[in-house]
Amino acid sequence: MSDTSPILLWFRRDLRLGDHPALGAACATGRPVIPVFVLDPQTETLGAAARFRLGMGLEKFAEALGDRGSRLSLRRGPALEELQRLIKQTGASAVWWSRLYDPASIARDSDVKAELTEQGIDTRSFGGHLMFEPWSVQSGAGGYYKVFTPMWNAVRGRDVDAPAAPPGRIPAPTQWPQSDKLADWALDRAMGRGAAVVRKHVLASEDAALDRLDAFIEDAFDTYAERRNLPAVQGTSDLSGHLSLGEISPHRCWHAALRAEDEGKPDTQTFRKELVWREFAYHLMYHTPHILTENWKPDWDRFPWRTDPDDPRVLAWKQGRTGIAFVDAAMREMYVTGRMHNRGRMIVASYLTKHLMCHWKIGMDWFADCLVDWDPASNAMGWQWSAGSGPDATPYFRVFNPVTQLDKFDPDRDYVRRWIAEGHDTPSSTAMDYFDAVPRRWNLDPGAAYPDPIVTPGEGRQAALSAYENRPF
DNA sequence: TGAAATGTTGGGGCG
DNA sequence: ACGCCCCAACATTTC
Repeated sequence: MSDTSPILLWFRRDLRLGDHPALGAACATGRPVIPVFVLDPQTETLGAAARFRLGMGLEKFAEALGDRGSRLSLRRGPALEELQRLIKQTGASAVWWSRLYDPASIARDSDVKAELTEQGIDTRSFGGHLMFEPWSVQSGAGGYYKVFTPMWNAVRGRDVDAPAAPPGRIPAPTQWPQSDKLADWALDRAMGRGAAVVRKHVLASEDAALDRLDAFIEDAFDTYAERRNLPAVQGTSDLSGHLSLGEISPHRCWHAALRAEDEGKPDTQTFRKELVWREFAYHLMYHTPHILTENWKPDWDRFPWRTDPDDPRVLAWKQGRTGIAFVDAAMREMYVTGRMHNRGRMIVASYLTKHLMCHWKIGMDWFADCLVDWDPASNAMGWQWSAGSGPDATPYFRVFNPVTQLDKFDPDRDYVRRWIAEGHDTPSSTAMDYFDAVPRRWNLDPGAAYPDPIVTPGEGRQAALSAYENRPF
């Protein structure tokens, strides 16, 4: 007699129905599928914005499941305990999930797998978050890749699984397990008053992700290579938040790009390259997890970065009041929209770690708290890339001049006007929103004068270069 | 997926 | 006609 017991589909950062290998396989068995999300102690450590964004994603995902006669069961507590409880309550004999690659998730999932297997439960992990499993990409020497370009060359021609359609139906159990109410989790609480501002700029859901991809391919794909660098322009894909929570698969993005490349100019691989940067970040996090917490190059442990999180320079940077327009505009964009243009991320990271000589971890942690598209691997890699301590990093002496960069990438100052109110008679509404998004205790006043630079590009450059010159290694 | 200083080249103005 | 200077436009080097 065939097995008719339910399968628990444990969702984590894969909030989609389409192109979901684990869900597809579960539905194909014909057995009842019970979708579950567990707010476990590890998930509780998410930064405020990521937590808020997770709440939006879960709400939409639960609706999408509901539309298909299924239901998302929400549980809070240690993952293993909650899964065991669900097994007992539902008679499930299997727990399936999509793999994650950060060390904490790997440790948790290994433990869950060992314990449940011990109890005779069928546990299976599936791919889906990445196009190229970290262990499947090996350099010529048999090791992992430490430089982007060789990795790109190794994977660019690979076959990527074509995206699969969502399952026709998700078999329901005869009885649904108890579920927490999402609202009771108050996942937006840590965001404080910023949540109301950011919410207006975030579209969660798989449907929104698919629409965004279509619009990007239609409107911006041809010009991506140049316009992706212009912060005032909709030149990027804006898919990061969806990719971060798995509302869309990288596979689908890859194939959409391949199709567009076939139709267009020959030199249009830039977007797929960016997808591979994401894979590269995961590749590094998997093979060298210390990238999340320590200088990837240990020499840099002795570099004299400031580490005091209460340093007034750090506060000015966080508040978007450094007096450097590009830096401040980018930081304010982050508080209002929950995201920051990639060019801005490079500029503010360079300014914090070089001009202000502050440790990249301060910036990384702050981004983790403020970005709705936060991704553990990309965030760590990006900061170490900027700081110079990471693999394939920009050389430390490559100091961005935030004024020159502004001339180059925001020549008409559209970006600055969009995000900075001080000094303008009629500031833009987006610039004013910043004052409603940030903490009241910052006590900011849109009528105040725009600050003079706390560190000018010239001074900062000199400080950074002489520190590098005298580096203790 | 820099910037700034320094070096090189070549065209044009001009005595 | 020629050499000289100036300087813009690149190219190379250095941090």
